Amino acid sequence: MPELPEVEITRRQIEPLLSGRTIATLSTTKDSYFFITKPAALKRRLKGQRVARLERVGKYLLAHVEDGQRLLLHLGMTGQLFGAGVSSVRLLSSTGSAALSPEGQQAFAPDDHTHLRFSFEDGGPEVYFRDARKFGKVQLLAPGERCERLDKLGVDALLANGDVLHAGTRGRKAAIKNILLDQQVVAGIGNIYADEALFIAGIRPRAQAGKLSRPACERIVRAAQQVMRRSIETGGSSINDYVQPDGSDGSYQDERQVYAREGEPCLRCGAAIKRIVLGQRSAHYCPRCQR
DNA sequence: ACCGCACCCTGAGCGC
DNA sequence: TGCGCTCAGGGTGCGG
Repeated sequence: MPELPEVEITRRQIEPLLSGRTIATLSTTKDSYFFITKPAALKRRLKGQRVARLERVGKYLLAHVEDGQRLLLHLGMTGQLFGAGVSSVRLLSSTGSAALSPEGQQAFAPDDHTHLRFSFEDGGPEVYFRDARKFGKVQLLAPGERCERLDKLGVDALLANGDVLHAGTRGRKAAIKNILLDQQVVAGIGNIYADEALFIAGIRPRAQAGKLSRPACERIVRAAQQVMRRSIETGGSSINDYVQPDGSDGSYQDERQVYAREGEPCLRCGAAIKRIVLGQRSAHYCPRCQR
């Protein structure tokens, strides 16, 4: 599940494959709610356009085109952005195509889940956006066009501070875990890093957000930044679905302290890690270390 | 304004 | 071997 660190790793690996290259053709799957901008419009408006750079905003990727258009991508739960020619690309949820060989040596061939396929005028490696579950999104913004999705995002988690979270939680009765997952307060935190940050900060996921002190908010934000920076360094979390664009596993999952560790001993105090459901999502915490 | 919940989707893992 | 069930959860939108 791509959260801020996984999206940032994707940005770093894919930007060199996009920037400075001119799109020759774009192929897509048939229209679905995956496409905020219709496939026909995407193809027409991107043909012959040169990509300038790839930016990350929260969990979104934003490809800037030289004519001022911007292509907004969200990886959802299972989205993958990767380049052709990487022999070890390991596909997620591959539907029995020959693309996935046991050794991962065979070249990737676009399948039913490959919603975007960019080819370039230089004839070099194609770039693919694949998403089996279609929780991802693609939207093409015209030059200067406002984007409500981006406008309502809170401060990027790596740039936030305790004041942002403190202000964003005043008067809120919801659990702090739910507020951390709300992208309008702080953008980029998902289920894994919310649990990990709350563990480090020593605060229970169910704690009422509006009652948290300023120092507590500061601890939470700093903890979130600490775990996400470390995750970026180690290639992200390959727990459920995520692999890096080059096909290799990340290794942050080896450092996680509470996420998906229900019943296992807390690495700090030995108590059994608990799992509860909060806002339709699982939350994990140490009943002794987190109050 | 805020909160909780249903929903979109498909593959993995499990029990039988 | 294969079926049917549950689970995973980011984001949106709804009703209360």
